[in-house]
Amino acid sequence: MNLKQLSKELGLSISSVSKALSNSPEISEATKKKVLSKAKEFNYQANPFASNLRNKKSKTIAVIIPEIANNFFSLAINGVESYAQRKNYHVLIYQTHEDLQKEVSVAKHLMNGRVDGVIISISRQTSNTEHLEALEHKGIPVVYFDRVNENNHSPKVITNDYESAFLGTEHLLQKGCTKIAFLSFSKLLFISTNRLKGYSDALKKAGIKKDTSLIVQCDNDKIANKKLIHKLLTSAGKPDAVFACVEELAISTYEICEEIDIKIPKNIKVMSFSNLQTASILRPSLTSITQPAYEMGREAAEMLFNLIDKNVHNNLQAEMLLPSTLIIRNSTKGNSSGFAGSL
Amino acid sequence: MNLKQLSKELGLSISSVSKALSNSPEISEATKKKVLSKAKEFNYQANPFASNLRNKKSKTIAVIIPEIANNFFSLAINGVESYAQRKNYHVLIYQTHEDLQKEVSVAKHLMNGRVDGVIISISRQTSNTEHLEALEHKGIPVVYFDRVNENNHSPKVITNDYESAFLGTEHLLQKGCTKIAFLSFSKLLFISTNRLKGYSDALKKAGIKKDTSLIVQCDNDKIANKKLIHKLLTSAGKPDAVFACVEELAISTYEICEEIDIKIPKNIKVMSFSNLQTASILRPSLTSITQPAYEMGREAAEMLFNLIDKNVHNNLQAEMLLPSTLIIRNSTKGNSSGFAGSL
DNA sequence: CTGTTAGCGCTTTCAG
DNA sequence: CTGAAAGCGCTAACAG
Repeated sequence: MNLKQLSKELGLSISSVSKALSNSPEISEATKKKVLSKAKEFNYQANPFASNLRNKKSKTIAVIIPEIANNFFSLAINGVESYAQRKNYHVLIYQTHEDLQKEVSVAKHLMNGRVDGVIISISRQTSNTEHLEALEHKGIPVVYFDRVNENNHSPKVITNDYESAFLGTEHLLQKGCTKIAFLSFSKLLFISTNRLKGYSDALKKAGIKKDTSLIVQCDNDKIANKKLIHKLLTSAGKPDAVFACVEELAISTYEICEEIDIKIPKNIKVMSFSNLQTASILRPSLTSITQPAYEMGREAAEMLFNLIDKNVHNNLQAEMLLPSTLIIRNSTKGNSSGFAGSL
Repeated sequence: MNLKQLSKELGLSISSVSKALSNSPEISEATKKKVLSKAKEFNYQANPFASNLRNKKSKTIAVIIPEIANNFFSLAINGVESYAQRKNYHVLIYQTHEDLQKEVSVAKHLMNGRVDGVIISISRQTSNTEHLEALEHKGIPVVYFDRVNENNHSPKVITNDYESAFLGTEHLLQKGCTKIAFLSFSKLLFISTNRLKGYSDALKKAGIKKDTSLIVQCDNDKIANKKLIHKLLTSAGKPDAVFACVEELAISTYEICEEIDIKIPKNIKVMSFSNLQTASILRPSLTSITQPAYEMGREAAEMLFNLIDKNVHNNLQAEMLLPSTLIIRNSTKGNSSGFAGSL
């Protein structure tokens, strides 16, 4: 069923029907009503390709992420989708699997106007973003989230690592912890240094002097990390709390505590930046600082639609800093209500 | 840059350029070469909407799932995407959030030819599938996976619950367990009854007579379930292994064992159907039977493309029964290499 | 082997 | 207020 058939059915011209359907003021209310009802009767729906071709609008946005099977990114997509749906937009998903080549090829594929805008979290391999800037030059706005390139001044949505670490540390202090260890990650990553700074400043504010033996510099070598954590927890001046910079280090801490019989949370408190919803469910005693994935996706979508709607190539540096959320669980009640797994 | 401009640039007609680009045998190799190189030079890409309008093909498929932020479904999408990419197809994602109304509305939206085919896992509320059958009648093939309607004889991909439970139980028997409890779920669900039957038959085959006190009928009430499990584990004839029908019951079992100081896996073995990759990572001693989400998605995509390519409205009942995978971990080594979380 | 032309289904200007 | 007609960019039948 297309416009031609529908107009024949109604005894009207194609153009009148088209106008009636788009609620043009040129058409009388009476005919509009007739058209609408016939359209409903025949279940008429405009062919999107014809409309898109005419309008040079695709009513579609793309989300490019490293991996969809990742709680953080899938929640983010959720946020994007909820906003897109409100705008009557469709969402195309592309995964890069952390491969720069793939990311470049996806970006190239999107140069043809298939989408009106792009939301992206770049791959680990991505150090320059020319392929994405090319999209912007073509008039296709791009909004970055979470994984952003520090050198790129496009609109982006990230969380406030510094503040989150600061507040997290204050939380531990309030709980009476005085010897708080910090498990740091790669010094090259901004997230790592920002989080460490938040921790340090909170201690400073509380008048606790820096104890470098409590700051453990970890890296990508999991085994080595575990040894470092083991050493920390068995040392003379062992901490009463551990603040892990990334989730993986918190998990390692749990495993070591189990091995050497340190009780969590009785003898030690564990706090961590953590995106994996399930970590805090299966380890109910973990206090986690979680990036608001859903909100980040939603925020990114809102930014993107602002750019699309204004149809302006916005060169302003729009940077959204969302706060992370502190998730504190009652450690006596294991709550697994967050499960959403298929049976 | 479009065909018109490109052909002007080359001093050829639009149609010749079009044919050259689609590698038509009507065009000489020499001109093809010229055209290709100019196209590359100007970074020409066909406008997908114009092509789609002409060809009545969208080169796009839709995946409709209850929730994207779910390990099982996101892995399945991964599988779909990998196959689609090979076919040069794009993937549109729609979530129903377990809402039938949403599912119906998405299905209606897809009636306009925006996609060439649909892969779906139906919502919990969905008891009839008219809205999806309507798509099939329009010539848009639909493949179901995991959550399928038993009354619908369309192509589908599901796992073999019976066989998986049978093999899982045999595994426990081989490990020397003799008193294996089974935590059953809603009697109304096929998955539940099929899994129970697999368990029973494995015991029967091993010559172990049925002990109904070891079969615990659980349901949607988490608190009540926990009480039942507690009773089971503190009873006189307590089991040496627990086979949970769904993951949630396994998690509850862990929590109770911790409370009443039963050692896992030393004093009791726990096995469960489980899709949450992280469950077996954070509970390394859990032996899980996992649905091959990725493979299911991939298989569904393959089925769908067979239907699309043949362009046949296939009424044959194509049902794919994939085996589930038994994941056995070395319980002494906590392996968390599966983490893929964003930092 | 190359070019002309019609038309996919829709929107929109312009004329009535 | 309604209709005729052009054209979005591409493909393919047909003519040369």
